Amino acid sequence: MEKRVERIKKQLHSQSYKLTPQREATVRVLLEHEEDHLSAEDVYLLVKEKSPEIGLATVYRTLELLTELKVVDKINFGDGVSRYDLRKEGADHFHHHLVCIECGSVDEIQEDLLGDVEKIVERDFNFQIKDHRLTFHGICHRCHDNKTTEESD
Amino acid sequence: MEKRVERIKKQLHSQSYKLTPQREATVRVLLEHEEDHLSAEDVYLLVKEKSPEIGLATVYRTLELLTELKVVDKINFGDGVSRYDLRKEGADHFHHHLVCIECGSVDEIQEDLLGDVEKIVERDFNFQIKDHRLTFHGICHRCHDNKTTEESD
DNA sequence: CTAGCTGCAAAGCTTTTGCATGCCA
DNA sequence: TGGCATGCAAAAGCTTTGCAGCTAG
Repeated sequence: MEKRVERIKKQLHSQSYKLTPQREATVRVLLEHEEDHLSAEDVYLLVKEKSPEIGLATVYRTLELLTELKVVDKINFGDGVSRYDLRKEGADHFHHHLVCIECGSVDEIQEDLLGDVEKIVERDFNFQIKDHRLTFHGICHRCHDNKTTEESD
Repeated sequence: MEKRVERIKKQLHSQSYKLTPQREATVRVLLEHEEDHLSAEDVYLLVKEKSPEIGLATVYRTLELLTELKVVDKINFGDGVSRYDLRKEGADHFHHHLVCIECGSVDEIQEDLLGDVEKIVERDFNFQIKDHRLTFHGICHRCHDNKTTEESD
């Protein structure tokens, strides 16, 4: 954890940005909630727990900065808000998501899966891929299990 | 074209919705701009050209209705607006997009590409896929060609 | 020291909603 | 005719911005 904060600090400095207490608090919240897909408001409330004086605008500005630095990815699942997802270190591709249309849960897939598809796209469409977004909408294993249980009652 | 309007009309009626002049005008705009990825505001302005009395709220309500009926898909490319994309008839999957980070153009890929990936996801993650969203961000063939030309000058 | 950062509040956007009126099936 | 649909304007989010004061390096 400390290591990752340190690394992000260096990344900021290398672009002559400062690691202010507010930015550090925000980064820590993101690290502590790596599995979640927090909205700016979510992050704000969590940061506020430990640093009550922080402003929402600062959180937005920090998240924008971290997106620029590719520390986080800004994603959008179709509800009205942007969510921020920490990039896994060393991951050369953005991970994929499984959004459950029953319970709203969001699971992550770290596996690449798109290698072959990207080759086809680059070749057939002469498109130089820099990033991708892949989201599946459907029924998650938990909701599926619940349904099966109910039926067999 | 008329055939498709007719078919959408039937689809509305089958769910006891009416095809009002405003809804028809909106559908026609969508059909005439099938290749584009119009925002609600875009649709509104285009409908207004032929039916100046229409209100923005009606366009929003119509687009929401058409999304429900799966006549269009609501998509989001990360700029602040939702865009609406007509579903190809007979397409059993939602097509993919190539977003150019240089010029902002959006091209479509009709090919399936995800068949194998979906099988893996359904099996390995026990996730029942209902829909997907796949977008690649990168340099389109037009911008790539321009760069190459400039370099060789 | 000082350029960059922050907090607050106000403004800006897109999208939704309330309500009186209108009109399609 | 009756109830759904519309237009307008106001409201409701989420996000950005202006500005005066503050602070990390």
